[in-house]
Amino acid sequence: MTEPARRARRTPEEAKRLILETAQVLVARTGPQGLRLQDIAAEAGISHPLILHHFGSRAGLMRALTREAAAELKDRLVAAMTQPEYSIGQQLDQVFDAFRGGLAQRLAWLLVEDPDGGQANTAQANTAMILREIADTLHARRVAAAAPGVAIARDDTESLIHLVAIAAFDDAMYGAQLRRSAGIEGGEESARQFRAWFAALIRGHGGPR
Amino acid sequence: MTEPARRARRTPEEAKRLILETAQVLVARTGPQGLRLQDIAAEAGISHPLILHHFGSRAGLMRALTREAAAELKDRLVAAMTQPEYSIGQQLDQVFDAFRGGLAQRLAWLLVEDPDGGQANTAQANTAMILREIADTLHARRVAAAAPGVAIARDDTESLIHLVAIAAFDDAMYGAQLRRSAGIEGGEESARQFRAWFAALIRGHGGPR
DNA sequence: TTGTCTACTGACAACCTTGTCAATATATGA
DNA sequence: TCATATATTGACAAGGTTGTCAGTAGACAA
Repeated sequence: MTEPARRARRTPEEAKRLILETAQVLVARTGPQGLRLQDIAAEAGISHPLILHHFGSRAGLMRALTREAAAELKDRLVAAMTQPEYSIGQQLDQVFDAFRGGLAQRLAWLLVEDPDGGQANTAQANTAMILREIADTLHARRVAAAAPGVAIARDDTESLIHLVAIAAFDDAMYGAQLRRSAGIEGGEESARQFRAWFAALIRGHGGPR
Repeated sequence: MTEPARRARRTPEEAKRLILETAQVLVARTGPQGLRLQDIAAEAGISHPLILHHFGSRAGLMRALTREAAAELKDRLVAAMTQPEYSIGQQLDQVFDAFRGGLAQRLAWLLVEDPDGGQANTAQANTAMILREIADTLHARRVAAAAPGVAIARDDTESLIHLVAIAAFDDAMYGAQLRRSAGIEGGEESARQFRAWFAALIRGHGGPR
Protein backbone atom coordinates (compact mmCIF):
# COMPACT_ATOMS: atom_id res chain seq x y z
CA MET A 1 0.00 0.00 0.00
CA THR A 2 2.19 2.73 1.29
CA GLU A 3 4.99 3.03 -1.17
CA PRO A 4 8.28 4.04 0.47
CA ALA A 5 8.75 7.76 0.22
CA ARG A 6 11.31 8.80 -2.32
CA ARG A 7 14.47 9.85 -0.57
CA ALA A 8 16.28 12.86 -1.99
CA ARG A 9 19.97 12.61 -2.62
CA ARG A 10 21.81 15.86 -3.16
CA THR A 11 25.43 16.57 -3.84
CA PRO A 12 27.28 17.68 -0.70
CA GLU A 13 27.45 21.19 -2.10
CA GLU A 14 23.71 21.32 -2.72
CA ALA A 15 22.99 19.96 0.72
CA LYS A 16 25.25 22.45 2.45
CA ARG A 17 23.74 25.26 0.46
CA LEU A 18 20.21 24.22 1.38
CA ILE A 19 21.14 23.97 5.04
CA LEU A 20 23.00 27.28 5.16
CA GLU A 21 20.26 29.19 3.43
CA THR A 22 17.58 27.71 5.63
CA ALA A 23 19.62 28.53 8.72
CA GLN A 24 20.10 32.10 7.57
CA VAL A 25 16.40 32.54 7.03
CA LEU A 26 15.72 31.20 10.49
CA VAL A 27 18.31 33.45 12.13
CA ALA A 28 16.84 36.47 10.40
CA ARG A 29 13.32 35.44 11.39
CA THR A 30 13.59 34.13 14.94
CA GLY A 31 16.72 35.95 15.99
CA PRO A 32 19.58 34.95 18.19
CA GLN A 33 17.72 33.13 20.94
CA GLY A 34 17.74 29.61 19.61
CA LEU A 35 18.90 28.27 16.32
CA ARG A 36 18.09 24.61 16.85
CA LEU A 37 19.27 21.90 14.52
CA GLN A 38 15.86 20.30 14.56
CA ASP A 39 14.21 23.56 13.54
CA ILE A 40 16.56 24.01 10.63
CA ALA A 41 16.00 20.40 9.60
CA ALA A 42 12.23 20.73 9.79
CA GLU A 43 12.27 23.95 7.78
CA ALA A 44 14.55 22.42 5.15
CA GLY A 45 12.61 19.18 5.00
CA ILE A 46 15.48 16.99 6.11
CA SER A 47 16.49 15.14 9.25
CA HIS A 48 18.71 16.86 11.75
CA PRO A 49 21.55 14.30 11.69
CA LEU A 50 22.11 15.32 8.10
CA ILE A 51 23.28 18.70 9.34
CA LEU A 52 25.73 17.03 11.67
CA HIS A 53 26.87 14.85 8.78
CA HIS A 54 27.73 17.83 6.61
CA PHE A 55 29.00 20.27 9.21
CA GLY A 56 30.38 17.98 11.89
CA SER A 57 28.73 19.76 14.77
CA ARG A 58 26.56 22.70 15.62
CA ALA A 59 29.68 24.78 16.08
CA GLY A 60 30.81 23.80 12.62
CA LEU A 61 27.56 25.05 11.16
CA MET A 62 27.91 28.32 13.05
CA ARG A 63 31.42 28.79 11.75
CA ALA A 64 30.16 28.32 8.21
CA LEU A 65 27.36 30.81 8.85
CA THR A 66 29.85 33.31 10.21
CA ARG A 67 32.09 33.00 7.19
CA GLU A 68 29.17 33.47 4.85
CA ALA A 69 27.78 36.48 6.65
CA ALA A 70 31.18 38.19 6.66
CA ALA A 71 31.71 37.46 2.98
CA GLU A 72 28.26 38.77 2.14
CA LEU A 73 28.79 41.98 4.08
CA LYS A 74 32.11 42.50 2.38
CA ASP A 75 30.61 42.04 -1.06
CA ARG A 76 27.82 44.49 -0.39
CA LEU A 77 30.01 47.12 1.20
CA VAL A 78 32.65 46.90 -1.48
CA ALA A 79 29.93 47.24 -4.08
CA ALA A 80 28.57 50.27 -2.28
CA MET A 81 31.97 51.88 -1.98
CA THR A 82 33.44 51.20 -5.39
CA GLN A 83 30.58 52.41 -7.51
CA PRO A 84 30.78 55.92 -8.93
CA GLU A 85 29.61 58.24 -6.17
CA TYR A 86 26.67 60.06 -7.61
CA SER A 87 25.82 61.67 -4.34
CA ILE A 88 26.56 61.15 -0.70
CA GLY A 89 22.91 60.41 -0.18
CA GLN A 90 22.80 57.57 -2.65
CA GLN A 91 26.00 56.15 -1.35
CA LEU A 92 24.69 56.20 2.18
CA ASP A 93 21.60 54.42 0.96
CA GLN A 94 23.83 51.71 -0.41
CA VAL A 95 25.64 51.34 2.87
CA PHE A 96 22.41 51.21 4.83
CA ASP A 97 21.00 48.65 2.44
CA ALA A 98 24.12 46.53 2.85
CA PHE A 99 22.97 45.63 6.35
CA ARG A 100 19.37 44.90 5.43
CA GLY A 101 17.67 41.60 4.87
CA GLY A 102 18.73 40.10 8.16
CA LEU A 103 22.44 40.54 7.62
CA ALA A 104 22.80 42.87 10.57
CA GLN A 105 20.87 40.47 12.76
CA ARG A 106 23.05 37.60 11.65
CA LEU A 107 26.23 39.56 12.32
CA ALA A 108 25.06 40.72 15.71
CA TRP A 109 24.15 37.22 16.67
CA LEU A 110 27.42 35.80 15.50
CA LEU A 111 29.23 38.57 17.31
CA VAL A 112 27.48 37.57 20.49
CA GLU A 113 27.63 33.81 20.20
CA ASP A 114 31.30 33.71 19.21
CA PRO A 115 31.30 30.27 17.65
CA ASP A 116 35.07 29.90 17.62
CA GLY A 117 35.31 28.65 21.15
CA GLY A 118 38.78 29.86 22.03
CA GLN A 119 40.18 29.96 18.52
CA ALA A 120 40.74 33.22 16.69
CA ASN A 121 37.47 34.64 15.47
CA THR A 122 37.64 34.67 11.71
CA ALA A 123 34.49 36.70 11.34
CA GLN A 124 35.82 39.47 13.51
CA ALA A 125 39.18 39.38 11.78
CA ASN A 126 37.42 39.57 8.44
CA THR A 127 35.26 42.46 9.54
CA ALA A 128 38.29 44.26 10.89
CA MET A 129 40.06 43.93 7.57
CA ILE A 130 36.99 45.01 5.65
CA LEU A 131 36.41 48.12 7.70
CA ARG A 132 40.09 48.97 7.62
CA GLU A 133 40.14 48.78 3.84
CA ILE A 134 37.09 50.97 3.65
CA ALA A 135 38.64 53.47 6.01
CA ASP A 136 41.74 53.66 3.83
CA THR A 137 39.74 54.04 0.65
CA LEU A 138 37.49 56.71 2.06
CA HIS A 139 40.34 58.65 3.61
CA ALA A 140 42.25 58.72 0.33
CA ARG A 141 39.12 59.92 -1.41
CA ARG A 142 38.52 62.69 1.11
CA VAL A 143 42.10 63.88 0.96
CA ALA A 144 41.94 63.96 -2.84
CA ALA A 145 38.65 65.85 -2.81
CA ALA A 146 39.68 68.35 -0.16
CA ALA A 147 40.37 71.92 -1.15
CA PRO A 148 44.06 72.65 -1.60
CA GLY A 149 45.77 73.47 1.64
CA VAL A 150 43.06 71.85 3.75
CA ALA A 151 44.37 68.92 5.74
CA ILE A 152 41.98 66.13 6.64
CA ALA A 153 42.96 64.25 9.76
CA ARG A 154 42.95 60.50 9.66
CA ASP A 155 41.19 60.57 13.02
CA ASP A 156 38.36 62.48 11.47
CA THR A 157 37.83 59.88 8.78
CA GLU A 158 37.93 57.09 11.31
CA SER A 159 35.32 58.71 13.49
CA LEU A 160 33.19 59.27 10.44
CA ILE A 161 33.44 55.60 9.45
CA HIS A 162 32.61 54.63 12.98
CA LEU A 163 29.52 56.78 13.05
CA VAL A 164 28.29 55.62 9.65
CA ALA A 165 28.87 51.98 10.54
CA ILE A 166 27.04 52.43 13.81
CA ALA A 167 24.14 54.22 12.18
CA ALA A 168 23.71 51.73 9.37
CA PHE A 169 24.09 48.71 11.57
CA ASP A 170 21.78 49.96 14.25
CA ASP A 171 19.25 51.26 11.81
CA ALA A 172 18.95 47.75 10.43
CA MET A 173 18.83 46.18 13.88
CA TYR A 174 16.55 48.42 15.87
CA GLY A 175 15.68 51.20 13.47
CA ALA A 176 11.96 50.68 13.29
CA GLN A 177 11.56 50.24 17.03
CA LEU A 178 13.76 53.17 17.94
CA ARG A 179 12.00 55.44 15.50
CA ARG A 180 8.68 54.44 16.97
CA SER A 181 10.07 55.05 20.45
CA ALA A 182 11.22 58.53 19.51
CA GLY A 183 7.75 59.34 18.27
CA ILE A 184 8.46 59.18 14.56
CA GLU A 185 5.51 57.68 12.74
CA GLY A 186 5.46 55.91 9.41
CA GLY A 187 7.96 53.16 8.70
CA GLU A 188 9.79 53.17 5.39
CA GLU A 189 9.10 56.80 4.67
CA SER A 190 10.63 58.09 7.88
CA ALA A 191 13.56 55.75 7.41
CA ARG A 192 14.35 57.45 4.11
CA GLN A 193 13.86 60.79 5.74
CA PHE A 194 16.32 59.98 8.49
CA ARG A 195 18.89 58.87 5.95
CA ALA A 196 18.52 62.12 4.04
CA TRP A 197 18.89 64.07 7.26
CA PHE A 198 21.94 62.06 8.17
CA ALA A 199 23.45 62.58 4.73
CA ALA A 200 22.96 66.32 5.08
CA LEU A 201 24.60 66.28 8.48
CA ILE A 202 27.67 64.53 7.11
CA ARG A 203 27.80 66.68 4.02
CA GLY A 204 27.77 69.71 6.26
CA HIS A 205 30.71 68.29 8.13
CA GLY A 206 32.69 67.94 4.95
CA GLY A 207 31.93 64.44 3.81
CA PRO A 208 33.50 62.57 0.89
CA ARG A 209 31.75 64.85 -1.53
CA MET B 1 28.97 16.14 64.10
CA THR B 2 27.80 18.09 61.16
CA GLU B 3 25.47 20.70 62.50
CA PRO B 4 22.66 21.52 60.08
CA ALA B 5 23.55 24.52 57.93
CA ARG B 6 21.79 27.68 58.95
CA ARG B 7 19.10 28.43 56.42
CA ALA B 8 18.61 32.08 55.50
CA ARG B 9 15.14 33.52 55.52
CA ARG B 10 14.71 36.82 53.74
CA THR B 11 11.68 39.00 53.30
CA PRO B 12 10.11 38.54 49.84
CA GLU B 13 11.40 41.98 48.87
CA GLU B 14 14.94 41.14 49.90
CA ALA B 15 14.82 37.84 48.08
CA LYS B 16 13.52 39.40 44.87
CA ARG B 17 16.14 42.09 45.06
CA LEU B 18 18.91 39.57 45.52
CA ILE B 19 17.66 37.49 42.59
CA LEU B 20 17.17 40.45 40.26
CA GLU B 21 20.57 41.93 40.98
CA THR B 22 22.31 38.61 40.52
CA ALA B 23 20.47 38.05 37.26
CA GLN B 24 21.44 41.49 36.00
CA VAL B 25 25.08 40.86 36.78
CA LEU B 26 24.91 37.56 34.91
CA VAL B 27 23.20 39.09 31.88
CA ALA B 28 25.82 41.81 31.70
CA ARG B 29 28.61 39.27 32.08
CA THR B 30 27.59 36.26 29.99
CA GLY B 31 25.25 38.01 27.59
CA PRO B 32 22.01 36.93 26.00
CA GLN B 33 22.81 33.35 25.12
CA GLY B 34 21.69 31.62 28.24
CA LEU B 35 20.41 33.02 31.46
CA ARG B 36 19.75 29.79 33.33
CA LEU B 37 17.84 29.67 36.56
CA GLN B 38 20.40 27.31 38.02
CA ASP B 39 23.21 29.71 37.21
CA ILE B 40 21.44 32.59 38.89
CA ALA B 41 20.69 30.40 41.89
CA ALA B 42 24.29 29.23 42.17
CA GLU B 43 25.61 32.78 41.88
CA ALA B 44 23.16 34.04 44.49
CA GLY B 45 23.74 31.12 46.82
CA ILE B 46 20.18 29.89 46.75
CA SER B 47 18.29 27.02 45.19
CA HIS B 48 16.69 27.53 41.81
CA PRO B 49 13.13 26.68 42.90
CA LEU B 50 13.28 29.77 45.07
CA ILE B 51 13.37 31.86 41.92
CA LEU B 52 10.27 30.12 40.66
CA HIS B 53 8.67 30.64 44.04
CA HIS B 54 9.14 34.41 43.88
CA PHE B 55 8.65 35.03 40.17
CA GLY B 56 6.34 32.22 39.15
CA SER B 57 8.27 31.24 36.08
CA ARG B 58 11.30 32.08 34.05
CA ALA B 59 9.15 34.40 31.95
CA GLY B 60 8.03 36.16 35.10
CA LEU B 61 11.62 36.81 36.06
CA MET B 62 12.37 38.17 32.61
CA ARG B 63 9.42 40.51 32.79
CA ALA B 64 10.70 41.83 36.09
CA LEU B 65 14.15 42.28 34.59
CA THR B 66 12.68 44.17 31.66
CA ARG B 67 10.78 46.51 33.91
CA GLU B 68 13.84 47.21 35.99
CA ALA B 69 16.09 47.85 33.02
CA ALA B 70 13.59 50.28 31.52
CA ALA B 71 13.20 52.09 34.83
CA GLU B 72 16.95 52.33 35.25
CA LEU B 73 17.41 53.72 31.77
CA LYS B 74 14.73 56.30 32.38
CA ASP B 75 16.31 57.42 35.64
CA ARG B 76 19.71 57.82 34.06
CA LEU B 77 18.48 59.59 30.96
CA VAL B 78 16.25 61.95 32.86
CA ALA B 79 19.18 62.74 35.15
CA ALA B 80 21.35 63.39 32.12
CA MET B 81 18.76 65.61 30.47
CA THR B 82 17.53 67.64 33.40
CA GLN B 83 20.83 68.74 34.82
CA PRO B 84 22.09 72.19 33.91
CA GLU B 85 23.70 71.88 30.49
CA TYR B 86 27.24 73.04 30.96
CA SER B 87 28.24 71.97 27.50
CA ILE B 88 26.93 69.75 24.78
CA GLY B 89 30.00 67.58 25.25
CA GLN B 90 29.36 66.93 28.92
CA GLN B 91 25.72 66.28 28.29
CA LEU B 92 26.55 63.77 25.59
CA ASP B 93 28.93 62.08 27.98
CA GLN B 94 26.05 61.70 30.39
CA VAL B 95 23.86 60.14 27.73
CA PHE B 96 26.59 57.75 26.66
CA ASP B 97 27.25 56.80 30.24
CA ALA B 98 23.57 56.14 30.75
CA PHE B 99 23.91 53.02 28.64
CA ARG B 100 27.07 51.77 30.27
CA GLY B 101 27.55 49.11 32.88
CA GLY B 102 25.69 46.46 30.98
CA LEU B 103 22.46 48.38 30.66
CA ALA B 104 22.65 48.44 26.87
CA GLN B 105 23.36 44.73 26.80
CA ARG B 106 20.43 44.06 29.07
CA LEU B 107 18.10 46.19 26.98
CA ALA B 108 19.23 44.63 23.71
CA TRP B 109 18.77 41.18 25.11
CA LEU B 110 15.35 41.94 26.50
CA LEU B 111 14.42 43.55 23.20
CA VAL B 112 15.37 40.34 21.45
CA GLU B 113 13.89 37.84 23.86
CA ASP B 114 10.57 39.63 24.15
CA PRO B 115 9.37 37.99 27.32
CA ASP B 116 5.78 39.12 26.89
CA GLY B 117 4.88 36.28 24.62
CA GLY B 118 1.99 37.87 22.76
CA GLN B 119 0.99 40.36 25.40
CA ALA B 120 1.71 44.04 25.03
CA ASN B 121 5.35 44.68 25.75
CA THR B 122 5.52 46.94 28.74
CA ALA B 123 9.23 47.55 28.38
CA GLN B 124 8.80 48.81 24.87
CA ALA B 125 5.88 50.96 25.87
CA ASN B 126 7.96 52.39 28.69
CA THR B 127 10.91 53.05 26.45
CA ALA B 128 8.63 54.72 23.92
CA MET B 129 7.28 57.05 26.55
CA ILE B 130 10.73 57.84 27.84
CA LEU B 131 12.17 58.73 24.47
CA ARG B 132 9.10 60.73 23.59
CA GLU B 133 9.42 62.78 26.73
CA ILE B 134 13.04 63.39 26.01
CA ALA B 135 12.25 64.42 22.47
CA ASP B 136 9.72 66.94 23.74
CA THR B 137 12.10 68.34 26.32
CA LEU B 138 14.95 68.67 23.90
CA HIS B 139 12.82 70.21 21.20
CA ALA B 140 11.49 72.85 23.54
CA ARG B 141 15.01 73.61 24.64
CA ARG B 142 16.26 73.96 21.08
CA VAL B 143 13.39 76.21 20.09
CA ALA B 144 14.02 78.41 23.09
CA ALA B 145 17.75 78.58 22.37
CA ALA B 146 17.38 79.29 18.66
CA ALA B 147 18.12 82.71 17.28
CA PRO B 148 15.01 84.87 16.80
CA GLY B 149 13.33 84.15 13.50
CA VAL B 150 15.01 80.78 13.09
CA ALA B 151 12.50 77.93 13.02
CA ILE B 152 13.61 74.53 14.20
CA ALA B 153 11.62 71.67 12.70
CA ARG B 154 10.32 68.99 14.95
CA ASP B 155 11.54 66.45 12.41
CA ASP B 156 15.04 67.72 12.88
CA THR B 157 14.94 67.21 16.62
CA GLU B 158 13.54 63.74 16.19
CA SER B 159 16.27 62.71 13.80
CA LEU B 160 18.80 64.15 16.18
CA ILE B 161 17.40 62.13 19.06
CA HIS B 162 17.40 59.06 16.90
CA LEU B 163 21.03 59.48 15.97
CA VAL B 164 22.16 60.20 19.50
CA ALA B 165 20.24 57.23 20.86
CA ILE B 166 21.70 54.99 18.18
CA ALA B 167 25.21 56.23 18.79
CA ALA B 168 25.06 55.90 22.56
CA PHE B 169 23.38 52.52 22.49
CA ASP B 170 25.66 51.06 19.90
CA ASP B 171 28.75 52.54 21.42
CA ALA B 172 27.94 50.69 24.62
CA MET B 173 27.08 47.47 22.78
CA TYR B 174 29.76 47.12 20.15
CA GLY B 175 31.83 50.25 20.55
CA ALA B 176 35.12 48.66 21.45
CA GLN B 177 34.91 46.01 18.76
CA LEU B 178 33.77 48.39 16.04
CA ARG B 179 36.47 50.89 16.89
CA ARG B 180 39.05 48.14 16.69
CA SER B 181 37.61 47.01 13.38
CA ALA B 182 37.84 50.50 11.97
CA GLY B 183 41.49 50.66 12.91
CA ILE B 184 41.18 52.94 15.91
CA GLU B 185 43.61 51.85 18.59
CA GLY B 186 43.44 52.48 22.29
CA GLY B 187 40.24 51.79 24.17
CA GLU B 188 38.95 54.36 26.59
CA GLU B 189 40.97 57.21 25.14
CA SER B 190 39.59 56.82 21.62
CA ALA B 191 36.10 56.42 23.03
CA ARG B 192 36.39 59.86 24.59
CA GLN B 193 37.83 61.17 21.37
CA PHE B 194 34.92 59.86 19.36
CA ARG B 195 32.45 61.44 21.71
CA ALA B 196 34.20 64.78 21.38
CA TRP B 197 34.15 64.46 17.61
CA PHE B 198 30.49 63.53 17.70
CA ALA B 199 29.68 66.46 19.96
CA ALA B 200 31.43 68.81 17.55
CA LEU B 201 29.49 67.36 14.65
CA ILE B 202 26.21 67.99 16.40
CA ARG B 203 27.21 71.41 17.61
CA GLY B 204 28.03 72.32 14.03
CA HIS B 205 24.57 71.20 13.02
CA GLY B 206 23.00 73.54 15.53
CA GLY B 207 22.62 71.38 18.60
CA PRO B 208 20.82 72.24 21.81
CA ARG B 209 23.51 74.75 22.68
C1' DT C 1 6.18 27.25 74.88
C1' DT C 2 3.34 26.20 71.13
C1' DG C 3 1.24 27.05 66.75
C1' DT C 4 0.91 29.12 62.28
C1' DC C 5 2.65 30.97 58.16
C1' DT C 6 5.67 30.75 54.47
C1' DA C 7 10.51 31.23 52.69
C1' DC C 8 13.30 27.71 51.39
C1' DT C 9 15.25 23.20 49.77
C1' DG C 10 16.19 18.37 47.71
C1' DA C 11 14.49 15.10 44.77
C1' DC C 12 12.19 14.15 40.84
C1' DA C 13 9.48 14.58 36.49
C1' DA C 14 8.91 16.03 31.77
C1' DC C 15 10.90 17.84 27.99
C1' DC C 16 14.20 19.40 24.78
C1' DT C 17 18.83 19.51 22.42
C1' DT C 18 23.03 17.89 20.50
C1' DG C 19 25.36 14.02 18.99
C1' DT C 20 26.07 8.78 17.83
C1' DC C 21 25.16 4.68 15.25
C1' DA C 22 23.56 1.15 12.52
C1' DA C 23 20.70 0.56 8.65
C1' DT C 24 18.82 2.10 4.11
C1' DA C 25 18.33 4.08 -0.32
C1' DT C 26 20.22 6.25 -4.29
C1' DA C 27 23.58 7.58 -7.73
C1' DT C 28 27.44 6.07 -10.31
C1' DG C 29 30.87 3.20 -12.54
C1' DA C 30 32.36 -1.34 -13.95
C1' DT D 1 23.23 -6.08 -14.03
C1' DC D 2 26.00 -5.81 -10.00
C1' DA D 3 29.10 -3.50 -6.73
C1' DT D 4 30.64 0.40 -4.36
C1' DA D 5 30.40 4.78 -2.10
C1' DT D 6 27.92 7.79 0.57
C1' DA D 7 23.88 10.89 1.36
C1' DT D 8 20.17 10.18 4.33
C1' DT D 9 17.35 8.57 8.11
C1' DG D 10 15.11 6.53 12.56
C1' DA D 11 16.15 5.23 17.00
C1' DC D 12 18.60 6.04 20.85
C1' DA D 13 22.01 8.01 24.32
C1' DA D 14 23.69 11.68 27.31
C1' DG D 15 23.13 15.81 29.37
C1' DG D 16 20.93 19.93 30.54
C1' DT D 17 16.65 23.04 31.59
C1' DT D 18 12.34 24.48 33.54
C1' DG D 19 8.92 23.37 36.62
C1' DT D 20 6.46 20.48 40.52
C1' DC D 21 5.96 18.85 45.12
C1' DA D 22 6.25 17.39 49.59
C1' DG D 23 8.74 18.36 53.45
C1' DT D 24 11.90 21.46 56.44
C1' DA D 25 13.13 25.41 59.05
C1' DG D 26 13.03 30.11 60.50
C1' DA D 27 10.19 34.23 62.21
C1' DC D 28 6.58 35.82 64.77
C1' DA D 29 2.32 35.95 67.51
C1' DA D 30 -0.66 34.06 71.07
